[in-house]
Amino acid sequence: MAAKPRRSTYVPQEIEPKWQKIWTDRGVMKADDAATKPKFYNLVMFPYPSGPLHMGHMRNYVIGDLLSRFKRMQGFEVLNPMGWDAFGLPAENDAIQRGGGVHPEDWTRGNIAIAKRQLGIMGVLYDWDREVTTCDPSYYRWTQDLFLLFLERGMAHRMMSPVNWCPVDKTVLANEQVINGRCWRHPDVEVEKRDLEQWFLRITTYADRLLDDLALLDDWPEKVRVMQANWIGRSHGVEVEFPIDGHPGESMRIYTTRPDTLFGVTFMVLAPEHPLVDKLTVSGQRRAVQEVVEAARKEREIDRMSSEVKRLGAATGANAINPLNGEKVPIWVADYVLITYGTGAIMAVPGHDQRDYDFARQFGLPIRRVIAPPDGSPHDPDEEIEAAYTEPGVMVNSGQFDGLDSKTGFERVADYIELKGIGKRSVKYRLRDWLISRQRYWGCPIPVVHCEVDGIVPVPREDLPVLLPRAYKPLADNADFWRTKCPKCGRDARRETDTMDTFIDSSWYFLRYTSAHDDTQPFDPELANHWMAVDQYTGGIEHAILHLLYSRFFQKVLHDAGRLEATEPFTRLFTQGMIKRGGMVMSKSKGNGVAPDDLVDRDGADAARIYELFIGPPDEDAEWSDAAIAGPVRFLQHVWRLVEAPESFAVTGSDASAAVLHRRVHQTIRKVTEDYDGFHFNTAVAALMEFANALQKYLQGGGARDEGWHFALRTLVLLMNPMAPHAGEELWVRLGGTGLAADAAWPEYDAAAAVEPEVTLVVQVAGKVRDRLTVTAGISEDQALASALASERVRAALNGGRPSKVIFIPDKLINLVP
RNA sequence: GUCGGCGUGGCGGAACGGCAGACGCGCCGGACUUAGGAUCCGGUGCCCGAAAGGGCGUGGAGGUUCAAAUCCUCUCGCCGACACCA
Repeated sequence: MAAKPRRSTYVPQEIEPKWQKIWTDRGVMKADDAATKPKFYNLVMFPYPSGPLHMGHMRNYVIGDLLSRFKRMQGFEVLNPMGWDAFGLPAENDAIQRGGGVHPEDWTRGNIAIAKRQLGIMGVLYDWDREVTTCDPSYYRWTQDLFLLFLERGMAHRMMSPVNWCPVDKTVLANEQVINGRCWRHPDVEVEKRDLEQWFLRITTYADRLLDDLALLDDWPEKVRVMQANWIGRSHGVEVEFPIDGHPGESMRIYTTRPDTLFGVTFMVLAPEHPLVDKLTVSGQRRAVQEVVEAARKEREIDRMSSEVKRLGAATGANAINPLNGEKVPIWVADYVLITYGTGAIMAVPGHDQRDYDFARQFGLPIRRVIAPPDGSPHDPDEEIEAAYTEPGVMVNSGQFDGLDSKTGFERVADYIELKGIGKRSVKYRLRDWLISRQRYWGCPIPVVHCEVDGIVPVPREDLPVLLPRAYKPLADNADFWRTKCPKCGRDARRETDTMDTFIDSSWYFLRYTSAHDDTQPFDPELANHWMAVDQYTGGIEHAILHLLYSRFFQKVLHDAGRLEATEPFTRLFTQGMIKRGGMVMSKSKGNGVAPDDLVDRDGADAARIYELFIGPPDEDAEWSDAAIAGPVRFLQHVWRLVEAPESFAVTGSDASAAVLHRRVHQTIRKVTEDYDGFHFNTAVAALMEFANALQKYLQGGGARDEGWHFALRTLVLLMNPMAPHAGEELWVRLGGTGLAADAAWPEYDAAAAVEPEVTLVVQVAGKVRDRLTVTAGISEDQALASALASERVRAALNGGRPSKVIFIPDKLINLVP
């Protein structure tokens, strides 16, 4: 064996590139589909390549890399892939902002190259053989293939939908491109609302399963499950027909979740877009109603959030008849009722709904109380009410239903409505079908052809992919693209010029990783079933709803199509917090990003990685400090000197104990293993720092550099290896380890060896700490009490008396209550 | 407005019914040194005290408990998500 490299100073720049090359050359992170070891699919959310990565992005990849290295050492066959969410508007925006000189594809490819290099210099490893790039025809061919599957299964359809239209660009704008009702590129041009045929995916078909299956996701953050549940927004209610006075045969269908308040209806409201508005409005009200309709339409286009104070409304002049009590109530039109939810019409119960209450107050409409608080307070139906009472209570002023509680009342009234045939129970969702059409350039073309004779004709699978042309302009403006022949009849036809929402691309990429080179299908079901579900998915909370919901939807559709066994794609989800600097989230636009390149140059990748892990609990936001990285730098130098130059620590005491050291090793293995498993990376770093401090104390106490010492060093190096893999590998070699540290087995701890023989017993008198005793672990209450009473300070605190009560927590505390 | 999260030293944070402030940054003092933005040693919540020691302390007010940063109620502040979903 050649002479060991000797250097007592830690110079990360000298070792990091070397190990990065070795890992790549040896294919350390290549996943073997045929391995017999238990599999572990470790996934981080793939990035949108919008430019160089900063340390805010990097947190995600550092955590993911730590986990994949940790799981490998624990004996799992780890699939740890990476790719690029490469289609999307920012590529177009950026190209335009730079004067149109850069083609979105070139811009994207350039950014990918930069980001990939940055991941490399941080020592973050992936199985790059499985790399996917969503804008690559080899990928989006299969996105198109899956679209056809959705189409065949009736899960994709076209319907009219309003879109934002810029009259100058003659193009559709995404919601984010509409600023104060104006085009983001033309601040003096008002955006128009146009109704266009748009493609939708029928995610609402899966609303119940997407909601109910959240219960299966025990290892998801509660927060994310709540957000998804709210987003789906299932509500149980009743649809009721209100006949319209003077319009025989005409009726107004409303949806309510509070049928128990039906006797409190004092008016009705139609959404401005409701088809009955025109029919019912009397001539005297036509102008007022028209104004509301117009204003409401404008309002939708301008900033809706700012327009919630004043409600717009006008009476139609028509009246509805309450089918429960026969009362005539006026029908209004108001902007606070949405055409897109329920039936687009409501019964207004101002006594028990705050929005109805506000509206009634604004327009002087009557307010009636029909639910009394359960405490039995008075309930004069006409008394002045200061706010809507929205809690459950007891039905009053409600005819034969008086005295029922809200819950029972709901059922009885619903029964009555169904019995009389004037309505039925109904479940509604806040979730809408997924509008996937984009009328831009940089996206995946929707693979259908419009034929005058055959209608919508799917592009035959063998003709996929429908290639995105190189010419950078909206597809609708590219006749070379859309001029085609009908695949069915051969006549002239028009290719679909919509592209797909990029969330489609990212709804199945984790499946493609399992067989990234399959050129016969989107993914190989056998391999997908082998690796799926993803065991650990790590990413930002900003994707808590859309990306995760859409991916779950895809998984379920593919399951129903017989392509996948698992019904949920991600077993365990971790959402990491954001890195801030100067109080703001790190971002390119704010200019407060810290480049990994600079940190690597100055302090090394390992220190940068440890600092990101040490900065705070990974699920919480953290404030970046430019100075605090000094701690991890010193820690690595410290470990280096312990291994390479232990003689530099002068002997200054004489209390080194091999037994203490040995115990400390096992305690640290336990602590670090548990912290990695529990995502407490910050305390894992702290534990290793303490361990290094303990090793130094041992040396300074005159400890022998024997096998016990070397065992401690090897353990330290292996435990820190997932965090600081370059230093880990280098020191592993210098300690005489065989093979790569990345391939070494994770240290196991001996629970018996980790037990402390002596513990500090806190002695309290009346709950106040009066003494601390060092006692043998496991002593009995009697022994502990005797020791406690032997203490001068305890006796003083007891004033010579005897405790009337003793609380004893073994090995921790004894509390004497006088 | 609804839902959720978070408030602990100068700073990042630890402890998550049982010693509040682990670990680190910063700061103060010392050692070694020609020198040090290196390394090592000691100190560092606040108040009283020379010390021993004592008191007070986890946004605020109550409560439960032998014991509360931790559990409960109310309240204030910050952050996030959804935002007229009947």
